[in-house]
Amino acid sequence: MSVKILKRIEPVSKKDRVLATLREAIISGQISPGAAIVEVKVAQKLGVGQPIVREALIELEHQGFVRREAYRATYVTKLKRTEIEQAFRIRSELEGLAIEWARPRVTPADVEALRSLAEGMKQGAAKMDLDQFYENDIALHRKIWELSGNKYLVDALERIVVPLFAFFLMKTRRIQESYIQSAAMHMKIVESLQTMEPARLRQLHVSALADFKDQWITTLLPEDE
Amino acid sequence: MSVKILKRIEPVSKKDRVLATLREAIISGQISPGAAIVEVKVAQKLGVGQPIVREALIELEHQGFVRREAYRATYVTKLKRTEIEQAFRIRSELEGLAIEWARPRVTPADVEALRSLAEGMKQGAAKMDLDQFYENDIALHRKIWELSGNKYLVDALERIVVPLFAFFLMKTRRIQESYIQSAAMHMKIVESLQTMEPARLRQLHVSALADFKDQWITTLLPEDE
DNA sequence: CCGGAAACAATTATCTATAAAAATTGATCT
DNA sequence: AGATCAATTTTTATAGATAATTGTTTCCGG
Repeated sequence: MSVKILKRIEPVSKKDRVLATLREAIISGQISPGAAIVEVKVAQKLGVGQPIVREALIELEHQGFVRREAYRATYVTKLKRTEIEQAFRIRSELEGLAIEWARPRVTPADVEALRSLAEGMKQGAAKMDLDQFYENDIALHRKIWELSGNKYLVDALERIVVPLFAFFLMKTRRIQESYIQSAAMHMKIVESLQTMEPARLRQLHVSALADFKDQWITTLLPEDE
Repeated sequence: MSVKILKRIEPVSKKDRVLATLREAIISGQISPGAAIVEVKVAQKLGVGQPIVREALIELEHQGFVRREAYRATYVTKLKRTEIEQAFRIRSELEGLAIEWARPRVTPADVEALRSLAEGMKQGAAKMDLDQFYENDIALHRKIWELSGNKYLVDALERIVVPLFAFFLMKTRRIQESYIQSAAMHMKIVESLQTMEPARLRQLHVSALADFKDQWITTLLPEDE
């Protein structure tokens, strides 16, 4: 299987850089949920014009990271309990679909790549390096999504799951044991990708997600308002 | 069941108007797939500044209606065969989910509203008024999505299905019989919403969609390129 | 001391103008 | 005649300034 090596070199626009910067700041928790983002201030701080920041915020809104209120401000998404439950419900359906569709398409090389990501999670858990842990975690999921071969599915998952991660990331400090467990579970799923039949694989994945969700939600217990 | 009557009156921003105008132009086929949209020209024609048009286009890109190429132009989405198939595949899963989740939540009032939309489709088919037909068609689906009670699901469907409709709308001129059939099928599903058990309802809906898809795709036969 | 209107401050929304990148054209050299 | 490079044109990208909207504070009259 030959791959295109030379891809077109796109110029990196300032907007993309601003977008990436803000996204990173939100995901890493430098800006906490509920906090207001002011266009002009950000523009000054980053040394760019207001319209660019504005455009970046519009994109972030579509990606689910912020909520923009006309003539008022832009706020980092703060998920309510019901929203989290809705997101998890649709997530587990979509992830189930993704892995079922991925199953007949995975190559040994893919499994190898996934294994190394799961390994990264394991190491992150061992060292309690949460950045490493989550980075590999999300990368592993994303890889599975892409293996489904359906770009609309990837899109939808991206929009739902990534903000979910972002929202929990900064709040969650679970005990080490649970990270190790989670890494092991991911590894198990990766290993099953070559052998298990699609429908059962889907069940396994969905139930793993359900456990995970319960653990997360009950650990944090975000109150309704 | 009391409803909030007085909602906040949001000011209609020019951007939203531009957005709506462009969206309408695309959906109604005034701008055909593959055509280029030039920011400044649109801005002049509509009597607004370029940045506004730009922002509107960014949103339209997220909604799947256009594709923006950096420093080059913005093009109205032209779906390839494989993309259409992917979109349909995920669509039928999501719509199935939506109707299953909607089933236990529908009230008689909802059914009444849905019935009148299906009736609108039927009338549109009878008069061969395609605008009326599709308007009611999409409204009916959207209503079911909303009844699912999951806003992330609604979002995903919105992004996948609406551009699909937009893409087909201008190309499709089927024979009257098929419109009448389609309207009848929708009516049947609406009637089943009160009585049929969720899982079977889902099957019915999914298989109806599958028929529909085959008919659409084979009628049009968009070649690969 | 309280209520309300008006000035004020903060912020987004929008416009015009300029810069940067890409595509096109045309001229020049071989 | 063909290819290459530069000038030109077209289009998007970005900046700075101004307008519109909202929330807040202050001041005046009761």
